[in-house]
Amino acid sequence: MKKRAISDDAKAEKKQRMLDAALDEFYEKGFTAARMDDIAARCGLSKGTLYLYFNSKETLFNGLIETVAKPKQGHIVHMLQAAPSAHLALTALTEFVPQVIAEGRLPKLIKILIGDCKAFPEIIQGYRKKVIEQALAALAELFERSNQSGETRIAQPALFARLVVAPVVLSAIWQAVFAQDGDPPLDLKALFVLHRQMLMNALTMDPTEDA
Amino acid sequence: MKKRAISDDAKAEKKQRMLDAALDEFYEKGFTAARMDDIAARCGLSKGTLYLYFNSKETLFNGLIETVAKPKQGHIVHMLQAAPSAHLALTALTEFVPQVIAEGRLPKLIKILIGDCKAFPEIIQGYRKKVIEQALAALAELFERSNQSGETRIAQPALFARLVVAPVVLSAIWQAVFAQDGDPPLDLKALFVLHRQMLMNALTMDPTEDA
Amino acid sequence: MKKRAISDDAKAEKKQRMLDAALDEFYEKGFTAARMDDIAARCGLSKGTLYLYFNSKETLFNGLIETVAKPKQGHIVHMLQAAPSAHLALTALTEFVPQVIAEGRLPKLIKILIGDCKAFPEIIQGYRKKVIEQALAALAELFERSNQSGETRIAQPALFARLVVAPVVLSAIWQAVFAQDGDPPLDLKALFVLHRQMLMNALTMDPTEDA
Amino acid sequence: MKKRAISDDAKAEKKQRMLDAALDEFYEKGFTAARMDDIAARCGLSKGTLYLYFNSKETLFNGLIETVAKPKQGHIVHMLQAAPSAHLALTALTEFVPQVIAEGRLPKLIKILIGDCKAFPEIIQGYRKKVIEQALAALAELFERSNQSGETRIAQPALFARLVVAPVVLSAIWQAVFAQDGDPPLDLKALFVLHRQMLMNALTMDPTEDA
DNA sequence: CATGAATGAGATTTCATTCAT
DNA sequence: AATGAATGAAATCTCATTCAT
Repeated sequence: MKKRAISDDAKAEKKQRMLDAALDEFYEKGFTAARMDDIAARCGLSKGTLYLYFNSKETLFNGLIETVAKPKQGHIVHMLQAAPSAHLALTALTEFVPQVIAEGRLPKLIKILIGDCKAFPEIIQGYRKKVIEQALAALAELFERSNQSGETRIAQPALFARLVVAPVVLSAIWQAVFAQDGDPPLDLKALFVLHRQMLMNALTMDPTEDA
Repeated sequence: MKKRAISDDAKAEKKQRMLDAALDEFYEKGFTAARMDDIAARCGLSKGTLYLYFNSKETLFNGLIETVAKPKQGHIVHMLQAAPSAHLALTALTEFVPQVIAEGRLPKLIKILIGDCKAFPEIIQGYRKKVIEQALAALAELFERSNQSGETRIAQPALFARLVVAPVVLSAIWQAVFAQDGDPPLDLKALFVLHRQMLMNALTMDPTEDA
Repeated sequence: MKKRAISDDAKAEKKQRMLDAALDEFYEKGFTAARMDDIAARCGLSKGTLYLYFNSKETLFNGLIETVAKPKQGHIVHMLQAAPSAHLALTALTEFVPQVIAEGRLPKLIKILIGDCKAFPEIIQGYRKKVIEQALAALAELFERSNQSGETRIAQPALFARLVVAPVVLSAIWQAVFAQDGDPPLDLKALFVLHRQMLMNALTMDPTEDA
Repeated sequence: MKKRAISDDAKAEKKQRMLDAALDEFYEKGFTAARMDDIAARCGLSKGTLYLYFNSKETLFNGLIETVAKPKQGHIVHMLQAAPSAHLALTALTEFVPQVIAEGRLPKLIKILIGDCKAFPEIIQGYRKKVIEQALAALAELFERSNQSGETRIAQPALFARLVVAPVVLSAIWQAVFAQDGDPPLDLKALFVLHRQMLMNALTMDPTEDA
């Protein structure tokens, strides 16, 4: 009954090109300032075609969240939950993060989310609830487990989790906001090796020696 | 000199009200999506008056950078350069930062800068050069000095400086982007006390025990 | 002659389905607001197929006039010209009209024509010339004949003809515009019986008793 | 406190010009096909100004209903309710109507309402409820009163009321839809004099003499 | 000085029409 | 023959900026 003018594969590939173009335009201009014309032009399609695949600018934005952020999230949470020890979890994390940051799409999305967070409170709060807090909670639980097993002595697992994450945010922002084409790139691998050393060192730190 | 219809003080006060309104509108909507009408309405003045004091939306944006960001910068750099030891510098820094974050205006400005960094590359790169890199450089020099004096053994002062700064960025973003009215606020003081402990612990960390 | 892939009958049936769908869409949305997609969807065909049978939206519109309005016109004019007396003609007319109105397609077309008359002045003026004025002229001639035969005493046959027609327009508009699903329908038969009585009564009315 | 850039009078006058222009554009093109640019151009103002006074195309449309239709309605209903007899009421009505039709704005509005009735079901049904049905009800009540006083013998007052109204609709439509610049105009006065005669004649018509 | 009415360029979105499949 | 993907012109609506009052 239904004849297909083009294959499903071709459609999916076209959709991906649109998402890629949207990511770059939103990243460069912000959600509001980005123009649908430019997104269409960037992927070599007409504006009408863009609207054939995404009903609105906002739908396109949501599509980005789905395809860029969601996949990473699952991986990280699983990594933390499956880890046999805090040491191994932090090792895995500090090895994985630089790759994700260097790949480039997540820093761009984070930059977009920060810039337009107030324009889409539902999206940003959903992201916070489903991605950020879940990851922070998974980290905190990991440290509570390792505290109980005697592996670590972490006084405030929730705050500690945030310090673990801080350089992730920092480097994403750096990559997306401050890095310039001409500059020597930030040595992400070395940064996270150093971060790991500090974290390892702190895992069994005596909490009484307050400053 | 002609007689003034209104005093310079009244003018300055009016200008400040406009800047405050602009900070909030830019923060809530982003530079592009913020409307001059709304900024005018927020400070109880007419749009015409706004243009009497600032020639354009962009001029207003520049005004924000000048009044919000610049003052902090000087203070921090001076604090680091004048510190007699790395330990004392970090103590001072981790005490000062939570105050600045909690005050609220800097996180808002940072959020705006991130969102619209690509729209104003000159501004953002100027900010990077004059504020960020100068602060990072001051930190790195501090650690080189303390290494030489034997106080510390920091293998990579430049990377270490970034890890010092990471929670500042994290908490600013958290404050500006994720914090919600209903939520219990992030305990900034405790976070930076913990951060300080980790940093102190790391100052004399043995760099050979790599992961 | 080439062999046909589908029969002429199947083609005609398909064309009719398109016209029916178009009548309803034009009626519900007006010519401009009606979408070709919706017309296609309403008759279960694709947009491409629609264009295979009608070259443009306007062609489709013309097709409606031809198939809906023209057939009625011939019947009415013939009815009036063949009538042996004014009384019998009015009887026939007031019996025929309620059926046509109740059938529904003509009121819909009239509503469309009124709504878009200025967009298609040629069509509407053609319709006026060929349908309306011809019918009004046939009526007026009928009354002139009956005046001469002594059957009636109608002072102004042309104006009288318009008053004969007025309830036709009124009920068509009512049907097409004001009638709602929930309402008790307008009793067309009774309305036209009453109309007939008034007309009969007026056929021999003494014209001198002016107000 | 509030300085006015222009006077309230000037504003009202400008608003009226916009409404006049809108009436003509909607009348000529229909609601959907009419362009806001053209309406603005027709009253010598910019599109932006139009939106300063009316928030949307639909608001403008509503403004027309308010200013064109509402005033007439009150007058007619009052005329019918205050009439001492059916004869006098019909005389007053058939004298008033030709003026209103000839003035031109109401026929235009009626044409618009018919054309776009399906696009604005709430408006058209509100109009029906508040204008049409109220007028028809006032007429029917008038005839019931005159039946009781012995002045008239009208078998079906509700249907009779519709026949009273029919030529109003007919002539409005004729004026708005079929009348052309070159044509001799329809003699409204004579038409309604004839209509009045027929109505008067029918007021005491013997209902038994059915056709 | 201060105001807010006016402007018009530019944004998102729609849809008649075409044409490769 | 039939389909529906693709196009781009055109519509509504917004808003930074200007300027008469």
